[in-house]
Amino acid sequence: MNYWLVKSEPDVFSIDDLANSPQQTTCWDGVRNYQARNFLRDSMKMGDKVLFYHSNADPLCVMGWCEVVKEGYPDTTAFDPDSKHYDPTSTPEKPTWFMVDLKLKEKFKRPVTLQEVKENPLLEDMILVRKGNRLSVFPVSESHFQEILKMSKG
DNA sequence: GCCAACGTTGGC
DNA sequence: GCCAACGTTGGC
Repeated sequence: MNYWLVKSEPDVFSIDDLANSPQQTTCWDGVRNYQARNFLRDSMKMGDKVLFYHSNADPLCVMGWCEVVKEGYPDTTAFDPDSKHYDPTSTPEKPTWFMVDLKLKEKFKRPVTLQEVKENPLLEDMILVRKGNRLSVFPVSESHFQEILKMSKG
């Protein structure tokens, strides 16, 4: 079992958009970064737990968590010329980009702010608070995941 | 709106 | 293979 964090801009896709999706499930499409792609394609497994973070938002918060309900498969938005994420170098025969399906498990009653994460010494090694971090999908340790959950209950 | 950090592109 | 230029991310 592994743990992850995904970022989403709430103006584009918020945790409420996920809550309102059929089966509260969505495909995590549009990732166009190779390191994040590798996580989606190779490492995220059924049942892995995924923190849901609002970036470019006010407030900046971890909003809840999801579970991986479908493992890496080709991101079809890359094949669609009308998609904002269209990439002609990716083909169904030889896809460049991948996605997983995520199902909402819990929307926090008390979201955990970036500020609180930064102030918690137990979380100082989280990739989220690393300077210049721009990855939109990255691994989180089990203890960090549990600590965020604990803070959301506090 | 600004800008630091980072990834990608393309000329050489 | 190097690296300058450029585009994007994302916190402030």
